[in-house]
Amino acid sequence: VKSGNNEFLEPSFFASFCSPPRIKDEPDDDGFYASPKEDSKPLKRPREDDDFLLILQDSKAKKAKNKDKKVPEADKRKKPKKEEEQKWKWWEEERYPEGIKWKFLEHKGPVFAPPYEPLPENVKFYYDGKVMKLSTKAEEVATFFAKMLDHEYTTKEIFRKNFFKDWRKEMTSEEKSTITNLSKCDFTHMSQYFKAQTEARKQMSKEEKQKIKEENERLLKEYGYCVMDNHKERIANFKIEPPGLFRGRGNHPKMGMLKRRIMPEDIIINCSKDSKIPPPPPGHKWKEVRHDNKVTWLVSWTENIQGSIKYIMLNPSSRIKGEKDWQKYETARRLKKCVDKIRNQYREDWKSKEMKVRQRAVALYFIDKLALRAGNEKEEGETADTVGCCSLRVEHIKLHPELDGQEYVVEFDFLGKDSIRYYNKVPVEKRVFKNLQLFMENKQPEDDLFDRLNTSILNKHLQDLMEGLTAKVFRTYNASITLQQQLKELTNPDDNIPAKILSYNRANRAVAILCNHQRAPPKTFEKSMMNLQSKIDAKKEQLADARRELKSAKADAKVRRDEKSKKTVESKKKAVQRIEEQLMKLEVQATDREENKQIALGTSKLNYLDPRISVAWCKKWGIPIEKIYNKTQREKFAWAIDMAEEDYEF
DNA sequence: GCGAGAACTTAGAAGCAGTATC
DNA sequence: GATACTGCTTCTAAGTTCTCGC
Repeated sequence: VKSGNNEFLEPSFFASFCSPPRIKDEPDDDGFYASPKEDSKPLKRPREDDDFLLILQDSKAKKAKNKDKKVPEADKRKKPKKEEEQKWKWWEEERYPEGIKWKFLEHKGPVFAPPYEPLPENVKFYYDGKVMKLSTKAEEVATFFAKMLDHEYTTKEIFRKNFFKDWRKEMTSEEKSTITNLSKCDFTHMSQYFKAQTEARKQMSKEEKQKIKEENERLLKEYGYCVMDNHKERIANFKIEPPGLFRGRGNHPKMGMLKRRIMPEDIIINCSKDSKIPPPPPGHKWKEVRHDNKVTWLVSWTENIQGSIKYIMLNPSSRIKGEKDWQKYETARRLKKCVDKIRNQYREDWKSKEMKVRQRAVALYFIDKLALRAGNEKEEGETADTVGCCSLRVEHIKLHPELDGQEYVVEFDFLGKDSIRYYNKVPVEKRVFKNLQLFMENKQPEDDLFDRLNTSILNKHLQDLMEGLTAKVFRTYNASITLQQQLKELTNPDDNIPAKILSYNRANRAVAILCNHQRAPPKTFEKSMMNLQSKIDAKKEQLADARRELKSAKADAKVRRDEKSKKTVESKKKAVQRIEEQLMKLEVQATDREENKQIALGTSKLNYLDPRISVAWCKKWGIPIEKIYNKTQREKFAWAIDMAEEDYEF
């Protein structure tokens, strides 16, 4: 830990880093939001170091007080709400000076992958048709392949080549000299064994399943939490990644390589000096124990595929993640205040004499209009060939002076993050089109479209336009503003709750489409759609029957004119209404599902949409928040749920 | 000012568990 | 009680941005 950083001791320094202000739809007089850092509104409450202890003592005292009281049934039901109320509202407290992430951190260290259990004697591996007993090391790696046998990966040449190369490194010299051809290896018996095991796990008795569940809960209780500044916080990934075969996305040159087993000797522990330092497993040592409170991670290690560092960090519901998330949306809101100015600026820059400035301006236009990612340069041969805005190549776009009745159309076709295809035909302004023609002049398809630009140049420029502005802020801003606009446009005040939720999902979908969040259509999609359709058909029949019954009840009542038949009519009416509602619900569900076939809503909901927009919408229309956010999401967005009122404006 | 490495966010797929349906 | 289905959780890869040392 670096010490002696005297600027942190200045009182003014502390004062300038409070939580972002609660912004309640304030009139914009200056045209800019004050950044959380600049605006030092009086703090609600300073951060108390002993908050956690207070909470514990408080709840203990309450428990003692209530011990002998008989709790009425109604109160018992209210209990969860009370518990929720007790949750720590970090968003009402002062924030640490920038750079300081915590003052006290204690945790139990990571949970390692279970050791390899050799296969039973009767499970055979065959080479060239003959049984072959493998050494433990070679067998373990073989099981990784056997477990993936049904996956498309194992048919890919690169995967097989990488696997075989790494597998051979684990073999004894004898094995190495025998096993020379992967195609002669027969893993099917091993594969069948694992399938049978999976099946057996499914068939376990309730008691056995319960035992496993309890063991997992114990592990979570012991290792799944840490104490950070006197608050118990949930850890996101306390288990070390087990060994296996690397599954890169898309056409990854390293797919199939062996991800080696991580040992305590690979692990760096980060915690407070004065905390109880987690002991390494018996007979082992940690690589290092450090006490760096300028970072948020608890544990780190270096993986062997790309040589990158992996971390154990806190759950999204934690203060440390929540604060950062909140800050992200505040930055996006500041962009809202100056986006017009920035847009005018890049339009001007399309005319610049400097090629670099023109390229920067066109790239920024794409990032803004199409929500493209920045697009860092990548080392060739290390990862799949994917691009973002700055790394687009000539081969990724086609220019159409006219297409389908539209002028100046740019056709994008490239693989983005996770090798997800981005395909879009976009009419652009004439100047953009002409600039693109210029950028493409005398270039080969594999040449960079923006040869004078990279993400560093672009972000430096953005920093000059607005403090804290980077390329990705545009994605956050455009996603959130789109949600807000779409909700305003699509919500029909007369609709019932399911119809309003459909509108919400459609607004969410508009964002997911903008951000190109795709998913593989679920394997059971067609079937589940058919099931739903048959439910709808059945419901329609039921409705027809109910209507017929109502009609005859009405006729009957007309003749009899007595109370009993009147009542029958009323109850038949109600039945019709109920079935109509049920039918409508099913139809809405079918529409929603169909429209969602290849679109993933989760990513935008979790990472791009200011949760306060959704919370405000729910409050405005009386939609229970549970209909929009599940439990985990509510935990992540607790700050937003607590602070946003129905008049919140992004 | 630059490049490499570190830190942290964003991403889709797989696995799992709870619920609906027969 | 078995099976099918669905939504949630977990996993970890793949991005972006920040930081540090030269």
